[in-house]
Amino acid sequence: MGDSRRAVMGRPREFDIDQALERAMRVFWARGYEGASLAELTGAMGISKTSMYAAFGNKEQLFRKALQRYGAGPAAYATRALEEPTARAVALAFLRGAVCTTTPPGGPSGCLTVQGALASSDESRAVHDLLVDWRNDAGVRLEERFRRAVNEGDLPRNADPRRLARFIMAMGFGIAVQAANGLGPAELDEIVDTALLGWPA
Amino acid sequence: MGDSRRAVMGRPREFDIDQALERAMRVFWARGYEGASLAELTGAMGISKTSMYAAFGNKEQLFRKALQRYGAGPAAYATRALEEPTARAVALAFLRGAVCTTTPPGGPSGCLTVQGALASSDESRAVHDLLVDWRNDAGVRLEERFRRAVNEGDLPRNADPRRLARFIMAMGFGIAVQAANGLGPAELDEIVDTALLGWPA
DNA sequence: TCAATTAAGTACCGGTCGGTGCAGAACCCT
DNA sequence: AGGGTTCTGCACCGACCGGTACTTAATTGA
Repeated sequence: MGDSRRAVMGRPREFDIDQALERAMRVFWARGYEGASLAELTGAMGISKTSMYAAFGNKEQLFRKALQRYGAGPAAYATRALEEPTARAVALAFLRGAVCTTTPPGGPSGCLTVQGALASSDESRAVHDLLVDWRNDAGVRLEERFRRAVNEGDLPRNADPRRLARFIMAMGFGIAVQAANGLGPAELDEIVDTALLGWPA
Repeated sequence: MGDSRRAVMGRPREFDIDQALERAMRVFWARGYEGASLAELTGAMGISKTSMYAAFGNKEQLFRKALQRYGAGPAAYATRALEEPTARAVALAFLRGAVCTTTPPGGPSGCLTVQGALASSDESRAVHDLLVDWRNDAGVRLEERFRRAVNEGDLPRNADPRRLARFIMAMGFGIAVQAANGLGPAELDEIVDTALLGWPA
């Protein structure tokens, strides 16, 4: 990270690898893994196929890097939300974050991890499974946070952390699909408010 | 409909067109529109590409017919739920129906209208838009039913039918994604119960 | 019996898919 | 200056994509 060390031999790379990855991420976000062709990806990245293969390996590894970047950038809200003081605040921050990320002013609607490869042909099963794990991991982290909340007395003793986490995750996915359907932030925020009406005291 | 009239000339079709469409629907369901190749589709249908084109037109029209069949079959719960006597019963029937349909014992997990083409390349924008409309139409029907419920005093005067409909639709989509993630009917039913905890008296 | 009609099977179409081989260019170190 | 190393651009690869022309088979009506 930081400025690259000038101790590497050979011809220097002529493009900004971070910016290229950012653009690839947005293409995957809008098109999904299979819907994003090498031609469109490299076109958006502003480089040739050869340069892409030299820098990232192949299409699948490019997607993996893009997914990493997505998790550290647009989807970082999922991790930040866990730091909220109460379970309710965690749930609210998580869903409000989902609303923001799935309706970026200048970017693609929806969630990369949902649109990426919900259904796909057999060849990209690896990417499909990667995304299933990604989404389930997010649920597990939420579940652990809610379990802590029960221990801390922040949630009632009889609350089921796993169940609440699955519910919040489902809401997040639902928001992502509604965003892809064209709903805006204001309408999605209403959905969030409605969802939390029954949140355990 | 019913048994086909025996007054058509020419060589009779050698396959059951209904069964072929059913199998195509399942492939689209599992693979999405773009992820389902002609080879896999016709393989599952048990017919040749030529026969498929003669019977259905092309891939897009085959998908449209499959979507029609999906709406009349697996997704019929969305229409049936509207006939429940109270708004709460409508919402519950809708979501329980979603659980059943997205976790069929011998079929693909998830919802065809969600996995079909959430994100896609530019060429299949027509199918993408078709599915957006399909999903939004379902929301509108739910909204109208809830509006009626307000008028009938079944929902509080200050309840917002559109907002409730969007919330229930989001829950349905969330359930579909969670089903694709591997959750089973029991776990999804828990999500439904949790979602309805805050339902307006 | 025989033309008209429709379906099935084969072989093929141009285009695009993800991915590479290769030559030359631009840098490092000695 | 020159070798080693890395990146770039071009041309190209086999495979598969959705879709079709053409021949042959099976039926209807006359």
